[in-house]
Amino acid sequence: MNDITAEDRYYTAEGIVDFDPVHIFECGQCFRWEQCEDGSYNGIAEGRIVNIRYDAGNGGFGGSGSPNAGSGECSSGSDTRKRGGSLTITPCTEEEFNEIWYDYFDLGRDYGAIKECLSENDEIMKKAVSYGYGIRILKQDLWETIVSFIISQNNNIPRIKGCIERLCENFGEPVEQGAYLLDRKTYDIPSPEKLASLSEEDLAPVRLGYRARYLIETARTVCEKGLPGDFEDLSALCGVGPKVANCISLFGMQDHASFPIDVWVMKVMHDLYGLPEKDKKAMAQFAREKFGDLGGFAQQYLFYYMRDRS
DNA sequence: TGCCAGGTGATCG
DNA sequence: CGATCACATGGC
Repeated sequence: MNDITAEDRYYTAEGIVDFDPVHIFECGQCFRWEQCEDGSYNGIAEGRIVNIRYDAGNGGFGGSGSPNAGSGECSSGSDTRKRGGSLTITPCTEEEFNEIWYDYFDLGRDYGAIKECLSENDEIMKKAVSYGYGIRILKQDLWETIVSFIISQNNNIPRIKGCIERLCENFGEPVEQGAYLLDRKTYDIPSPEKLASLSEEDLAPVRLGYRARYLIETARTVCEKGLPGDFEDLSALCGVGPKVANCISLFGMQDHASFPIDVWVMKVMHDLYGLPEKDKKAMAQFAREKFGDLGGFAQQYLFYYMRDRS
């Protein structure tokens, strides 16, 4: 298909810590990454298809070691700093890594410090963090997160993924870069303009159920008023309530204080933290006070921990 | 089979 | 406000 050397265009970054593709891609923040047989992931993001491989290096948690990484000082003492592993992205140039994937994977953030801070005086969080130690919150495209999380409501993850794929296949533009990685033709999320032009009948093959109307209406609003800029804008969109708005805020707007409360987080808050069942108001307040600006990170560790063990 | 899923909008008191 | 209900579609 493409030139034979295409597969040699990869880039490897060394010394990457607090990173595990399984944790990152299976923690429910994204829906278009798929695990390969060798444990690497193929995914569609930033208008291209890439393969992500992470090698933890010797042992992964190599006790001492001096990471020598540029970030230098690691202030807080007594912890088990990881030496870090290597992250390989294919196809990818050094420029693409620096300009696209470094931000996408939030590599400039010290997750070690975040985990330490959250775990302080919190045995529950300590377990959750230890379970999902390699989670990073991806910097995803805003429109994609809007579409994805409108679809996500009252829905399960395998079906959400199916809906998004069918939506892209039926109405999205083909993705060219990196297409050789997949054995099928692959398409991007349809633009607001494209979705705004559709009827509910047009969307029938995607089997979105009652969410089809939400998507069309939201697309039309975005075409008219532009993309949302804050939580209030988000909440004005059709099919976007408090939970979905928090997800979009967190994953698409990098508001890392957002704390989406879904059925799994409610289960954590009740079963583990002992809050009254289904009292979202109390849960939101509890999270604000306990996790503050780190609410989004806390939520991801807790969500992944609870969902994977049920 | 029946319950449930990363809830929201509409419609009541 | 706050509680209740319908909503499409399937995963398990």
